[in-house]
Amino acid sequence: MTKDTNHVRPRLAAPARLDDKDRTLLGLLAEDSTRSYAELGKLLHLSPPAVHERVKRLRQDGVIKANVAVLDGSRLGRPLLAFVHVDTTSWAVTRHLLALKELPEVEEIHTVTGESAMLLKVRTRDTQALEDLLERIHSIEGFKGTRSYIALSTYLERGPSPVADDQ
Amino acid sequence: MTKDTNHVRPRLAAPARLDDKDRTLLGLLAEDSTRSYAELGKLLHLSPPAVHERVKRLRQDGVIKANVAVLDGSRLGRPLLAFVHVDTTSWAVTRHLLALKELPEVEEIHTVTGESAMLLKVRTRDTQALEDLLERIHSIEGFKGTRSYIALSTYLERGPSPVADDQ
DNA sequence: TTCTCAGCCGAAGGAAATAAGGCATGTTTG
DNA sequence: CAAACATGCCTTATTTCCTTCGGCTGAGAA
Repeated sequence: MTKDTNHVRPRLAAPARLDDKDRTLLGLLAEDSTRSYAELGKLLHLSPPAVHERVKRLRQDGVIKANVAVLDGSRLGRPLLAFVHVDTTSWAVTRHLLALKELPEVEEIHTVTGESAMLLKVRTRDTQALEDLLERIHSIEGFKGTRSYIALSTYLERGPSPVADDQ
Repeated sequence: MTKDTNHVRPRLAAPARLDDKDRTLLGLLAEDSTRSYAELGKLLHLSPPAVHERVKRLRQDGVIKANVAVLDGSRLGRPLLAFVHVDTTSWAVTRHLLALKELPEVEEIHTVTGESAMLLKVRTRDTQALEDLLERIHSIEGFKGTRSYIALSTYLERGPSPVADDQ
């Protein structure tokens, strides 16, 4: 009541309140999560248990969603990275998104504004496998009449982590 | 000399030789890398040190590129996910890609075939910040005369890991 | 002032990662 | 064929790290 902090939270996903140490900690973990709490503590000028508590809090706050291993797709039989734009005029497709998730080649599924309603990030062994994947997608109920076009990605670079260093 | 294994490596990024346990191990680590070697060993029917050796080998083979924390962008002041298509007719832009990497909102930089030569995956606080980002991009040397258009992503779903379960 | 709370520290216990030695299987070499 | 080797695994042992606990300190509220 004394504070009017609740006035500035119009969003559904409320942004977490983070101080500078939280942000640098998140940045460090986003680029390499194998660091020990002792090492992180040295960088943050904190004791290992203090770092541990912060990580624990960030985890159960949902800021840290998971810890995963980043694999090299080109070493795993899928060197070809591509984006598939799907022109879906019908909104009924959303019910068939689960079918797309079953395709192992599909890494990301985006519903985007603009001409194409969907944008898929896919990874295949070669162009033939990409063609096969396209055929498989268009055989899914809800994608039968849709058109799609492919954009091969010849380069990829991971940028910095999405930690907002500005306000 | 007796074996002609070196005949079958025409690719620059040679696919690693993996057995079934390697693949399931990679799949497990790609979805959650916090599991202990003991737990992984139970799932793979291996002892903890055996799992450790496999992970170590996969790491120095480059199959596992890194271990990172996955952050929730919507909790970090950047709830808006978008794709920026940039029409760059000049190939001289490649020398200015480093400037794009400096922008904290840019998560991925793809050089794709098709009409748009570049595809950026970006994350901003709101549409105003997105406009500002666009302006900043077009002020970069090499992107001065280029055109771009935005596609907001209203949905995102991470698919399975890029571990090829087929041959 | 006094109370409470949040965040940090140091110590301690337990759990997990890592290293070392030995064994079995399959492959190359003499 | 037999010997030497390599590979992959297991068990044991050591060390490092994670995790919990109790107490301390400073900020804010009563």
